[in-house]
This record gives sequence, C-alpha cells and structure tokens, in this order.
Amino acid sequence: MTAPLHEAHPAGPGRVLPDTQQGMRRRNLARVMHTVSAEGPLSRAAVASRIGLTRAAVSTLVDELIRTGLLEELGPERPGRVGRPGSALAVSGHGPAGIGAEIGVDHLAVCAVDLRGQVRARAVRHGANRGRLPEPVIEELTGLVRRVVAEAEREGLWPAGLAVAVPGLVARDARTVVRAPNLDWHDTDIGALLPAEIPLTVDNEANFGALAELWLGESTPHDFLHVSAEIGIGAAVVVAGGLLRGTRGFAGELGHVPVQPEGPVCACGGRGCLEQYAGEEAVLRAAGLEPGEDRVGLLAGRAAEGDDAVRGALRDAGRALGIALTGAVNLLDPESVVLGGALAGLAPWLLPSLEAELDRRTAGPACPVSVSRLGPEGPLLGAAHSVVRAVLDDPAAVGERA
Amino acid sequence: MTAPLHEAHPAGPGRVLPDTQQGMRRRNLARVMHTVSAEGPLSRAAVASRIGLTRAAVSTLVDELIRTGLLEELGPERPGRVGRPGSALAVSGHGPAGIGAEIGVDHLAVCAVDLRGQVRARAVRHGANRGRLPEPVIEELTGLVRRVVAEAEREGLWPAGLAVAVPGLVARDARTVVRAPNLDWHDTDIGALLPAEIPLTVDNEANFGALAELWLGESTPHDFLHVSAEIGIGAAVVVAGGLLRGTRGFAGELGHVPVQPEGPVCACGGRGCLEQYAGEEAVLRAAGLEPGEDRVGLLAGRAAEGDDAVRGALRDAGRALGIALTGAVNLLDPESVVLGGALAGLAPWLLPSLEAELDRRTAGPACPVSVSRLGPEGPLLGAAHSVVRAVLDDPAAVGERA
DNA sequence: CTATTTCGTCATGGCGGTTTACAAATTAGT
DNA sequence: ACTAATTTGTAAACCGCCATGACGAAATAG
Repeated sequence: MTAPLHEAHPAGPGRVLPDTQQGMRRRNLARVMHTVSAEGPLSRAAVASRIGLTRAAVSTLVDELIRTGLLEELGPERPGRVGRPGSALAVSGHGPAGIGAEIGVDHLAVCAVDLRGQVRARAVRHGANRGRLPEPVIEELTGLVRRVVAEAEREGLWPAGLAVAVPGLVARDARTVVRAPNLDWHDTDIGALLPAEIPLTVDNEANFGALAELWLGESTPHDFLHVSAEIGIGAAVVVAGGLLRGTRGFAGELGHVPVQPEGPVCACGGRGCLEQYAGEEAVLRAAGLEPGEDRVGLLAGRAAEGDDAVRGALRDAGRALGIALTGAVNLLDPESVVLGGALAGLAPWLLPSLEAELDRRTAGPACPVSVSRLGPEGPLLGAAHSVVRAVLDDPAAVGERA
Repeated sequence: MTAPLHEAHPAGPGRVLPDTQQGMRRRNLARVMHTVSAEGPLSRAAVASRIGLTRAAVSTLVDELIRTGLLEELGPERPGRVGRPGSALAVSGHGPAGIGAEIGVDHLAVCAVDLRGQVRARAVRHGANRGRLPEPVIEELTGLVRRVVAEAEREGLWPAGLAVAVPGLVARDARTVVRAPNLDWHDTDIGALLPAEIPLTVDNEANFGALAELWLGESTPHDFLHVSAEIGIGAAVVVAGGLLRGTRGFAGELGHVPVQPEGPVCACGGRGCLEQYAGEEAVLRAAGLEPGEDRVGLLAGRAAEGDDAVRGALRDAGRALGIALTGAVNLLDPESVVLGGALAGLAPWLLPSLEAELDRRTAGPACPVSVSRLGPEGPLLGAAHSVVRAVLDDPAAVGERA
C-alpha cells in the first residue's frame, strides 16, 4: 500500500520484480477476488472455469480467502440444472472497508465502502473551506473520518485504507498537495496531518471521479476521457482501464489547451486557453453574474428559468469545449467522452453546441459524449473504491495485516 | 505471434489467461533475455541478482536459452574483482532475425536485424510508388524480402517474423491497409500478397518510427510524443514504454487538431486543422513551390540557401506545430517531444518558432523538444526491431518453432 | 430406483524456484 | 609460495503450487 494505488501501467516484461511461485499465488488470489466481485455469487467450479484453473486449485485459493475473511460462503445454490449444486461464494460484507474522503471547496465528506461496493457509513459537513488554513480543515476531516470508521467498525468492518480527494494538483508521492488554487493551499503535506494508523493515498478529485466512472459507470468503456470542472477544467485520461498520469503527474490539463491562439491571456502564460472560454469565472462573467457561493447551482437554475444571457454563455462554453475536445479526441481516439463533476449538472445547455462542434470537425462518426450518472458523488465514491480495488488487486496483503 | 506485436497495455489483474507455472517459466525466460540484451554480456550470477531469482534458477533458464540458440556463452570474464570469474553470456548473433520492410512513397526497403540489434542484410529499390496498384508493388517487395532472407540465412540467421511499415492507416488486425492517401490504396489486405511462411505484422510507419526512437534513441524516455510528417502529420503517443493506439487504432492524429478554430476548411470536415498550416501541401504553397519529387529535400535545400519565402513558410509551420503541441503536452504531460521523419530534416527552421510558441504558452519549464537521430531510417529499423522485441518478450515461442 | 451429471475434495505427481552444499577459480594477505 | 577469503556455477534435497485422476455427495432425467 506504499506504492500509489492503481498506476495506469503495469510494468512490462522488463520489470525488476521476481516472478516466483508466491507471486503466482498472489495473482491467482486476486483473480478469484475480481471474478467473484464482478460476476456476483459464483460456485468454485464457475470461478475455476472462468479463470482457467482447476476446481482443486480454486478450492485451496477460496479456502485461504475465506480464512482471511475476504470471501463468504452463502450456502447451496438453487439448482436449475442437472448435477450437484454448487456452493455460492460472495465477497464478504464484514471484512476490510475502503474509507473515502473529499475536501471540497464548500464541504467535507467521508464515507466507508465495503468490498461489495456498498456504502456502509458516511458523514458530511457543509461550509466554505476556501482560504482556511490546512490544519483546521484537516483536523475537522479527521473528526469525520473517526466517526465513519467507528460506525463501520460497529458493522463488523475494519478500515483497509484512506483515500482523500482534493481539488488540486497532487505530487506523485500521493501525499502532498502541490497547489489547490480554490483552497489557496500550496505544498501541503496532507499525510502528516491525518491519522497514521490507516494507509493513506491522496489524489486529484478529477482522477477519482474518472475512476468512479470507470468502476461504477453504466457503460464503462476501458478507454475514455473524463472531463470535469472544479479546479478550472480538468480531464482524466483513462487508457486500458488505468489512469494516464503523465511524467510529473500533470496529465489531463485540458483547461490550458489553446482554443483561440490569439485569445485573451491566461494565468498559465498562454493565450486563448479553454479556461478563458469555459472556465467558471469566464462563464459567470459572460453570463453577467457575480461569483458567489453555489456558483454551479446558480448557473443551472438561471439556465433552467430560461435566462438568455446564461444560456448564451453556456452555449459558447460548450463550443469552446467542443474545439478543445476535438483535439483531444484526434490525439487519443477514446471510446467516449464523459462529462462529470460540475459539467454534468450543466450538460443540458452545454451539450448541443459541444456535440455540434465535435461533429462538424470529425470525419466519420464522431466520438460519443455522455454525462456522468454519478455527478458530484463521483470523487468521493472513486476514492473509497480505490481502496477496495487495491484489496481486490492483492488480497494476500490484507491477510498479512489482519 | 498472432496477437499484434507490442500492445501498449498488458492486461490487468482481471485478465482471462490462467496464471500457471508454465507462464511463470516463460516470463522468467523473457526477463533473462531482456536483461542480457539490455545490459550487454553478463554472467549468470549478475543476471540472477538483477532479476531477483537465485543463481540456480537462472542456470536452468540459461541452459534452455542456449539450447534453443537464443543465448551464447562467450567464455570467462576478465576478472577485476576477487572471486571466481563468471562466464559471460550474450544474446546470440546466429539465431532468429527480425525482417523489417518499408513501403515508402518513393522507395521500397527491407532489412534483417539480429537479436543483438545489428543490421545484417538490406536491400533497397528507389522509384515512385504513388498511384501504382498494390499487387505489383507487393510483388516487388516480396522479391526484396526473399533476397534479404537468403542473405541472412547465409549468415546463419532464420527469419522470425516480417514487419511492414506503410504510409497509411492500418486496421487493428495488423494486416490490411485501410487507407494510404499518398499511395492511393484503400482497404488492401497486404497479408494476402506477402510470403505466408513468415509471421506478418503491418503497421503505420509513424508508429514504427516512434518505436525505433523508444528502443534505439539516445535518451529513450518511457513517455514521449513522437511527431512525424509523411502522411499529413502523424504523432505517436508512447506511454510507459508502449504505444497508445486508441479504440479504433486511430490515435495520434495530430494533423487534425484545431489550431485556428475558424481557419480554412480541411478534408476531414474541420476548420483550421494543423495540417492546413504545417502539412506538406500547405508549406509548399506558402513557400511558393510546386509539388514535385523530393519535396522535403527541396524545402531543406532552399531553406539552407537562405530563401526567405521558404524560411518564412517553415517558421509559420513551426508556430502552428507549437500551438498544437501545447495542447497535446497539456493533455499528456510527456517527458519530451521528438520530431522524426521528414520533420527531422526541417528541424533547424521549424524549431525556433515551435519552441518559442510552446515556451510562452507553458507555465513553468516547457516540455523539451528534441530531434530524432534516426531520421528517415526510423520506420524500417522500428519494424525490424519490433520482431526482435517480440522474440525477447516470449523466447519460449521461438523454441517451439525452431 | 437407477443412470447421469456436476460439485467439492483428497491423494498423487510434475514442475519450478529455493535452499544448502561443494568444487572451481580468482584475489588478498602473510 | 601458501593459506584465507570471495565469488561463480552446479547438483541434490526440499517446498510450494497447480494439474490429474478418483471418489463421495447431491441434484436431475428417465
């Protein structure tokens, strides 16, 4: 759990880790967990045929997983077919839990998710965090974490890890926030301020949102572009079921893709960046609104009422997004583009111009654009689930600690 | 060898292949080959310490690799240190060879590369292929292949595979050319026309060029963007040492990234695509030159002579490239950008404006831009080496065939 | 009620890497 | 020169992991 969770790219054949029998066993334990987790209650024989091992081998793997409390035997299956019915296996609802936390601009939230993916405990505190110092905020968050952990423990769960989503850039050590403009935090080592008992990961909320989409979304393609707008405009690139992070961890900065090469100057030093057209500030200005508390809700409300200035501003933002996405789609050839975060709520007014722009600039069928069903819950759920996935990916590791 | 060579992303833990002891053995054989190949002559003990297995285990692996002719024992090492000197192992120079072929607009080329990476045979035929039918061209290429294979066999090599680089889009089956505008070929199954004795792969020449840069380049980062210009402007995205191909295999279409949203209409349906500013046709027009035979050489020659119209055209093209690359760099955060193919020859006049544009649009240190040392040889070498890498990746497979 | 099918488990065996031991080949020290 | 120390490569015994084959258990089909 010291390595960053869910690296986008497993090492190739040239990697340095030895390939020994223990490693084989660990991978096979993981494959059993993944199969049972993904395809519901399954008999040992069903698992065996799916992963290509023999029933005997799966039996010993399952025994070990049951002993460590990661799998549960549900009892005999209702037999519709001939032959002895199997004994249904399911992922345990009483073992390790993933604790997800989110530091938002206007709220703090924490939740616990069991291996089955069910949210078993949660806590939220509303109130602006913009401009507050990190220490009191993290202290408050720690309080929420302790409450959620206590509640989870009452249900027979124990915390396998804590993943924190923050609205800012996070260093590749997955502990320190390099810069979070909307909170006004810089180079803050969050890890030092949080409970040390639980293994910790910190990541950008856009990344966790994209992972939530990958793991919990409806269609769940393996290659897509997830666009969200919280800190300016961020995108997460998902390739082959993993996150593309970039050399310095800064990949996905869609907000600074040039849309109009000689457009207005941007804070990044460039000109005509997407953020100058579709960023929160730019849209509010174009709509003739003052920046205030719940800015996204305000925009959505006005647009729904039929406010022409707001609708026009969103239409223009959608057009700019369409241009930037045309470039991204040409470069990456993703299976789809998903709008998440704040953009999901504004989608009805962004989508028409966005899709029109994407369509007319693409030869052949355009890349489909969809809207996240998870909306603002994405990052929190993604964080909690990242811990759960880490357990599924290496069940032997929790056995060593449990 | 039926699967496409060098998929960008090995399957994750949820894959369907069984993880059995034979698989472990195969992977360890591959790790030995890669280690010896990458780090020159090495003793068994040195290999063991590098890959994390015991000397005894490496001994048996090496025995098997020597038996199948993939490794060679060079004899005792010169000892500088205390202790019994090891026996140096090297990749064999007499085993399997990778045959690379290139179908260019103005030439055909074939070469054979041994496991050590040495070019051991080659054949070239100059002459325009634009507009010729596929059949006679492939027939001619087959002749060159047979000549190169014969020469390689005289040196004790045998062909482990044939990889063909073509200037166009290739379907994911790695056999059929979907469309090659500069040859005027469409939906041509190249595989059907080539010798069937040798396992075949076909890919875009830009992809092979990028792989050559990855495997043979000087600095060889693991994440970079390789830009070349043969068919319009193509880029190849290399992530974690693998090619990012996209859902339909169309990733890397940098030529159709919008640079000026309301610019001239492009064949792709868009407006102001990069190709309209930095494409071959556009540059020739801006320079006041007629499209003729060796267009790149012509441009380079005139620019070197000091022709202001040509230099201005290249400066403008560099600026447009800089804008498009700004977007790509923001999205992918690569370690560097490499100019290859035709662009390498024109780099002296493209680079200044390109880097200036990239620099002023980037906050903090800009992404370094370098020029490929391989130049026009890249795709051919990349093709041949892709076969060699496939052998290193699964040495057991050649043992089964040899 | 019997034959058939499928499930889970047990005993056996093969395969692959580890451990332990040892001979061989070199350097360092006296 | 001779001994001690160090490192290499290999062989034998061992252990862990999955495959194979056989078996009892539990269902359906006739």
